Amino acid sequence: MMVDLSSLNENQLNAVQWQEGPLLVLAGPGSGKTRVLTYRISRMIEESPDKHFRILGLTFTNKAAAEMRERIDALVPNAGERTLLTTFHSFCADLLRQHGHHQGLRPDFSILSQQADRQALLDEAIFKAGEKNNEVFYTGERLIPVITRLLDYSISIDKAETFLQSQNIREAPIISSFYSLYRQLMIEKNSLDFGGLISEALFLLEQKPSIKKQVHRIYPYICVDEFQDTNLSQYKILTHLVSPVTKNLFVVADDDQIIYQWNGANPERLKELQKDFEMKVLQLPENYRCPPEVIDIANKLISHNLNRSADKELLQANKSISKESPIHVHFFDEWEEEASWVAKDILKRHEKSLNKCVVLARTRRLLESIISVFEKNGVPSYLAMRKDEFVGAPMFWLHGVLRLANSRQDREQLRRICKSFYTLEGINLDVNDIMSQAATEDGDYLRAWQRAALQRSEISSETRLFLEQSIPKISDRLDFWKFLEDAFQWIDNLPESHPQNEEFFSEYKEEKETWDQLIMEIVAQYGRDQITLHLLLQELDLRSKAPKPPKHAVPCFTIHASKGMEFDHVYLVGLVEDQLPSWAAIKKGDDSHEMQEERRNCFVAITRTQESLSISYSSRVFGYTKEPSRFLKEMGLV
DNA sequence: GGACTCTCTGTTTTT
DNA sequence: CAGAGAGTCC
Repeated sequence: MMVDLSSLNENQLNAVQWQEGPLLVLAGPGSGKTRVLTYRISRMIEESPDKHFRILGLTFTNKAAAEMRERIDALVPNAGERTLLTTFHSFCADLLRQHGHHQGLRPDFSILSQQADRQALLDEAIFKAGEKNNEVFYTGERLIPVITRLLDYSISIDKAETFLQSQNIREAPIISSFYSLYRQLMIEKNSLDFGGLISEALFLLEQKPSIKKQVHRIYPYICVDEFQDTNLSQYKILTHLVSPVTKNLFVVADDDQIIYQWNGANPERLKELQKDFEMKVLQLPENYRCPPEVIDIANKLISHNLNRSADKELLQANKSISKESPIHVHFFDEWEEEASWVAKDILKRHEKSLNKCVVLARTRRLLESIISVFEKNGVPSYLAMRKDEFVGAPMFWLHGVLRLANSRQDREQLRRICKSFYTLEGINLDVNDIMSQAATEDGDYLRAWQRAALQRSEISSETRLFLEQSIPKISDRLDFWKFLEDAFQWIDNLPESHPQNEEFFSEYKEEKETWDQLIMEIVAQYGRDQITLHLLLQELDLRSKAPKPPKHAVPCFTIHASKGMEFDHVYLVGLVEDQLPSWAAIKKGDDSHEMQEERRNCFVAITRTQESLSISYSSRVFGYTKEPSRFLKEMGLV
């Protein structure tokens, strides 16, 4: 046997050897949960070389899915043929591309990954809903959160009104009509937002039992990572995917790390899961990440949360106690002093390994302030930023062309390629002209755009050649790999004399690197030959385009963004009332769900620590007097 | 136009 | 809680 189980502790081993039936693994921070998951999957595949069943592993983030794939591939080469390790959203998108025609979706549907696109669609729905509401002015921008919530709870259209009323939302009837139109428009326009992917897939599984049975046959074993983060829609999907006969569901979760309640996660869901599937529970309390002193304060802190799983075991430290205390607590008069102390301490103690440190705070605002103080002190640092689109002209143009090739009448993509082509080539093409040109011919905006560009005499000979030879590769034959190759060559040879040269170039270089990385991941997941244009676009839309972090710089993360990560040296800043816990949680009351979630936030923050933990707070923050956080007392630190 | 009070809204983010 | 924006008064 190639998978070596000898390094596992008893609880891990029991989980890895679990074969049939439902199991919940309650795994604390740093307990090796990913290891358990990957070892079990590897073991099952290795033990059944003559079988053909596949194992489905679902995660929330691409990062987690990629990590599982990598680790399993290292244990069992060719495991890819017997596993599907992917995100909920990607899985649902695949399902809908295969079977979405039942709901009027074509397989080339696009994904509304941008807030602005969703808002525009909702605005359209509001407009369509008509003239009758003249008293209140509704906008997509304001209403998108409610629509998102309806989708996250997969509320059917006929139940939306009752649901909204139960949530004390005014104008429930009108908003539910917007919701209905919004969902209709998504189908009509052949494009789905993230919530739409899940809820339409759910609808499909509910309506077509044959599809459900097919999934049961192909994937008799299902695993879920970080189950505590599931929202209701995702949970409902899961209940359909798991065969009711075998109930082979293997779930890893930690109810002490639920920090996305405001996003649809819910501690009750874990209890519901245990009941629905009559699950056995196995705990992994051993922690291999943190110093024992940190484990001690983490246990003290979390014991103040009363609604936890009954008989959840305390975390057990496995590292040895060091001579010097790994925990430092610092108090300041002013937030600015706190920030500059952190900067100086990092320089003093860890100058050589800035990327082994992390600054954690409850809000971005504190982190932004930290970053500016770090700058003054000459400490390189960066804020984790989300990025869901390429913004530089070359990648913006390229992505736009691919999307337009996938959906030939997409006005927005045409607008984008016109705009970015102007930046690239200095040639201004009019969107409306092209659209009316297209209308007189085959209605294909991409071809019409190419013709319009070629008619311009100012166009450089290199660009002319590229457009003549390469656009047909994608517009006629859909050979997008060849087209991409040509396109990158064209971009790389754009004249050196380009106006915004330096910045333009470094941005392009960074985005190209991200692009290459994403393509590599997508190819690793699906195999180059299996990738169609709409699959490629789907996966691009479902992935972040954030560049990889600088090496010699201190990462500054919100606690939320740090979940699942670990760092040698953790600096948790701003531990004051109104920050952690947040003012909103305090308003809800000492024993509210919100306050318990704030406590879990603090728990997650301190359990990122591998070596040292520094906690700091000030009596004045942004000019306002603040009390020390109640969590300091609960951890026994003051 | 400036000082004042009021009301409303907002934090955390992956896909 | 705290910041923004609207409205009021002089």
